[in-house]
Amino acid sequence: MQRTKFGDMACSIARTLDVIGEPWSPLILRDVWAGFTRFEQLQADLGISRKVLTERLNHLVDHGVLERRPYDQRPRHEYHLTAKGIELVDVLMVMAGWGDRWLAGEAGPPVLYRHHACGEISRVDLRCAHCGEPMHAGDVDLLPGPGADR
Amino acid sequence: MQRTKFGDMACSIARTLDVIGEPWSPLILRDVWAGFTRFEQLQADLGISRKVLTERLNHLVDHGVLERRPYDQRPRHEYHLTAKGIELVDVLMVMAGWGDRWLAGEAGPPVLYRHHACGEISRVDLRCAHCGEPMHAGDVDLLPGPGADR
DNA sequence: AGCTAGAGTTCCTTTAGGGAACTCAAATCG
DNA sequence: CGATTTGAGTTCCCTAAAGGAACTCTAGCT
Repeated sequence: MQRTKFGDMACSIARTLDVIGEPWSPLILRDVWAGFTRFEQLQADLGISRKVLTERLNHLVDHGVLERRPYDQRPRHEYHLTAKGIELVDVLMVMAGWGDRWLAGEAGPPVLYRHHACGEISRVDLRCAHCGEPMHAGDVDLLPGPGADR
Repeated sequence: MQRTKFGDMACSIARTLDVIGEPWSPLILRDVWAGFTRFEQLQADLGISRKVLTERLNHLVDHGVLERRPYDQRPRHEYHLTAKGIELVDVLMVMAGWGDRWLAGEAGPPVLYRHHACGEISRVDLRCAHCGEPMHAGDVDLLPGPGADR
C-alpha cells in the first residue's frame, strides 16, 4: 500500500522496504525461492488476489529482483530470482529464524533448513564480516555514512 | 495494510510479517533502536500520521516487541525494545546490508555500522550456526519441520 | 486562571487490497 | 473445423486502511 514512498529516504532499510515492503511481496519471494514459479501456482498457493499478484510481480521484476522467463511459444513465463533477488532472500531467512524462535510455539518450526556445506539442519547466525564474531543489533554503533545527506 | 492475516499460516516468515509487515513498523523499530523513543520524536522523524503511529505502537507493544516505560507522573512514556524486539532488529540490519549493496548508488551507504567487538566499520554476514560456513539462500534445502501442519 | 506540551483520538477523504467476472491467444479435443 | 481448455492477466466494484488536520485530555508552569 504505502502511500508514503520510502525509497527517497536516506536509509537503506527504507529503500529496501520500497522494494519488498508492500504486503505479499516477501511471501511471493519466498514462494519463488521454494519453487513456485508460475502465476497460477503463486496465486493458488498464496490465495492472493490476481490483481495484486500482477502488481507485485511487475514491481519485483521492475526492481530487478525477479526475472520473467518464457517457457513456451505462447505468452507464458516463469518467474525466477535474479542474483539481486537471491541476496534478498537472506532477509527472509533471518525473518524465518526470528519467527521460529519467538512465534513457533509448541509445534516447533514449520520449515527446517539443511545447510549444503555441512549437511546439518541449522539456522543462520549473524557474524561480523570483519572479525567473524557475533554481530547483533546491540553490538554496533550507528554512524553517518557517505550517503547520509537528505 | 494487510487485510489477509498472515499470522495463521504455517510459515515463520508470514508470522513475522504479521508482527512487522505493516507499513511503517520496521521504520518505527529502526527509530527506537536509533534512540527516538517518544511519540512526538517518532512522529516528527518519520512524518507518519499520528493515527497510524498510535496503531503501530500498540501493535508492537501487544506483540512484545516494544515496551512502554513511564518517565513522568503524567501519562508520558518512552518506547523501548524488548529482548524479542532487539532480535528483530537483526532482520533490519540484514535489510540495511542489502540496501547498502544494491540501492545506495554513487553516494554510498547512508549509515555505517561499527562493531563493538572489533571496533571496525563492518557489516553482517550470514553464517551457519552449526558449522560456521557462509549460509545464504542458495546454500540450503527446505524440509518440512515439526510444525508444518496447517 | 490561562497557557503549554506530550500523547493520543476523531473525523473525513483518498487510495489500495479482496474478490469475482471477464478477456485473450494458443493448443488440444471431438 | 468449431468448441473447449489453460495460463496469465484485466476490469470493476466494494470495503478497509492510510493521510491529514483538528480536537481532547491531563498535569505542570507563569
